[in-house]
Amino acid sequence: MGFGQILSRIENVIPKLTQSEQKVARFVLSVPEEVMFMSVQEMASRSLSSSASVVRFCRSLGLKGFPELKVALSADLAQDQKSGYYDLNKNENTTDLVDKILSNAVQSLRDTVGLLDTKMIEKTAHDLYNAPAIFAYGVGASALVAEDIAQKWLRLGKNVYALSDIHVLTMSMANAPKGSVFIGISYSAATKEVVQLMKFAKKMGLVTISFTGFGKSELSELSDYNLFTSLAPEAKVRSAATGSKHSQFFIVDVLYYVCASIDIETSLDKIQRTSDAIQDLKQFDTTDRSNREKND
Amino acid sequence: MGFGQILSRIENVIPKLTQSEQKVARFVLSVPEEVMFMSVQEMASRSLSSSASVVRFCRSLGLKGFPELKVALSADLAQDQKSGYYDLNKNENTTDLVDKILSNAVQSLRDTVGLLDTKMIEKTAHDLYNAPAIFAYGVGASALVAEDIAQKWLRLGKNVYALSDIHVLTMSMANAPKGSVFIGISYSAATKEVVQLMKFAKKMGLVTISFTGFGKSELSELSDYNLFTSLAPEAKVRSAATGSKHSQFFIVDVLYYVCASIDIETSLDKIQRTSDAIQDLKQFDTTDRSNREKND
DNA sequence: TTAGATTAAGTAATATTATTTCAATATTAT
DNA sequence: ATAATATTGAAATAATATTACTTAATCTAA
Repeated sequence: MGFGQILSRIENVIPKLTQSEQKVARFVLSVPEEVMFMSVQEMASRSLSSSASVVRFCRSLGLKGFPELKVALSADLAQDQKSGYYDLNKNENTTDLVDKILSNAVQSLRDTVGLLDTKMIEKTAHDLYNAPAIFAYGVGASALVAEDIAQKWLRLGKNVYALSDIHVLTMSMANAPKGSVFIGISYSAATKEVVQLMKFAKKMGLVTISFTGFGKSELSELSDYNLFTSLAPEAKVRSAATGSKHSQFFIVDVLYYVCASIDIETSLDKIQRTSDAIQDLKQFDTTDRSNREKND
Repeated sequence: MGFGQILSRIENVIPKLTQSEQKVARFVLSVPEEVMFMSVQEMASRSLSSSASVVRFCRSLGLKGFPELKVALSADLAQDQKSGYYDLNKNENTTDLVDKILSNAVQSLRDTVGLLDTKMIEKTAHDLYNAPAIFAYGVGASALVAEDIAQKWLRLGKNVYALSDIHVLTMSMANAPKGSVFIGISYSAATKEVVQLMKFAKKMGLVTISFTGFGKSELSELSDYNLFTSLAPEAKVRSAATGSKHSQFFIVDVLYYVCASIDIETSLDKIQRTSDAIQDLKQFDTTDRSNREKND
């Protein structure tokens, strides 16, 4: 591709341009996203220059002509999509709504990556790798995250419990072997039950991990390791924890990969066994004649 | 908000286009990076159609004209550079790993948005809004999606069931009132239990929705509405359905917002009641003296 | 089946947009 | 000051995009 960052290239060449080309340049820098849809004549009048100058400006950038400028701008703007947080309005058309939800999700993920402490991730993954048992707990949307953790580490052959019944979970932890891990999940960091269990886990000598929204909290203070997700401005409708859920799952993904990487051969082997098991299961279907005949 | 993902949008609309427009569409998909620098006439001759068909094709995509197609393509291609699908290597340092997982997640979401049929979303949301009861079912990772659906529509005051016990779920559906909805979730579209339930739901006259990876399948054919997620190249370690899970949750988010928007005042009111309920619950804590004294 | 209606698609006319030419004006060097 | 040079925009031209119109093809209903 010829044109990399056209915007910064414009900034660089400005001093070398003639006056009227500079006018064009500054105009492009001021509203690049509008320029993409303008004609030369419109550009000329709005930048107080002439169509000839617009074309000359494009040539000065090394482009073949004005249409190429549009294409170059589009590529540039698409790259550093800032994708910030957007609020959802009342009578929004569905397409815009989808774009905004996407943007919010992406931004939330990016912010979470920004907060990620890789050393902390590695240590946490290591402790999980060595844990004889893993307990994960969260309520509401966070219960889904706990369940995701269970499904993932199950595939790595771990003893992992994401029990929703707090009494049963407490009893399980009471007899947990040394080195076992408790993961408490609460985006708000304020869920009473999670804090309770975290305190109990500490008392039992378990390794403790918290998944919370960014910031100091009783929960994060209590835990040995804390993995933060970004704090998104959560609006009313959003309150079912949309952006934050993506971030929480993302952290689980990361932890899972890092943990599996510690001994990738063994991990892949164990994952394969779980896949095979599902395949095998079908073989025992008593109603599917063709299948049975093939296999016995 | 701009036009996202023009390439997958093209793939999506191809079936609905006229023959000569399809020729244009396929040509664009084959050499998008050349199209950015072509004229309408060149496009017409190279795609073995006419300039009129080229313009009509652009209109069919919702664009104003051909120049906008160039701009859209440029944006799309620039994005792909930034976040494609990456394979995870063996001795990767954690920072790179995190970047790749992020990139994969983002790409998966973007591709899913590209495949999204907004009309389908709207119709689906409407049927969910009017449903006297909603049943969601998935196994493994898809069970989490079903549970997410349950939690979200619960907040909108719906009768929604994400039972993991297939017998209990079947029995619930047997007496479901007219207009009830069944949502079958299977990324592979091949999960036997989901297909079974889908067939049963149809027999019972329920409105049926499938959440599957993109493409024709028995499951998608059976259902009244199908909402596709992008098909990511899933590697071994990834097999715990990482990228696709984000996409599935994303679609749930979109459906939820669109559904809530149908009557936003009522929806907000109901959501508020669920939040208040959780707050209220604390008040009944028998152990917390200070709290009790404040409230009774 | 067939007349009439509808849709699709390409050609040619037109409108729009981009580029070049050129004369006027400004700037610089001597 | 004046010739040489550079810059500029209006207007001409070239190019490109869009529309209008014709014809062919497909569908529909009697």
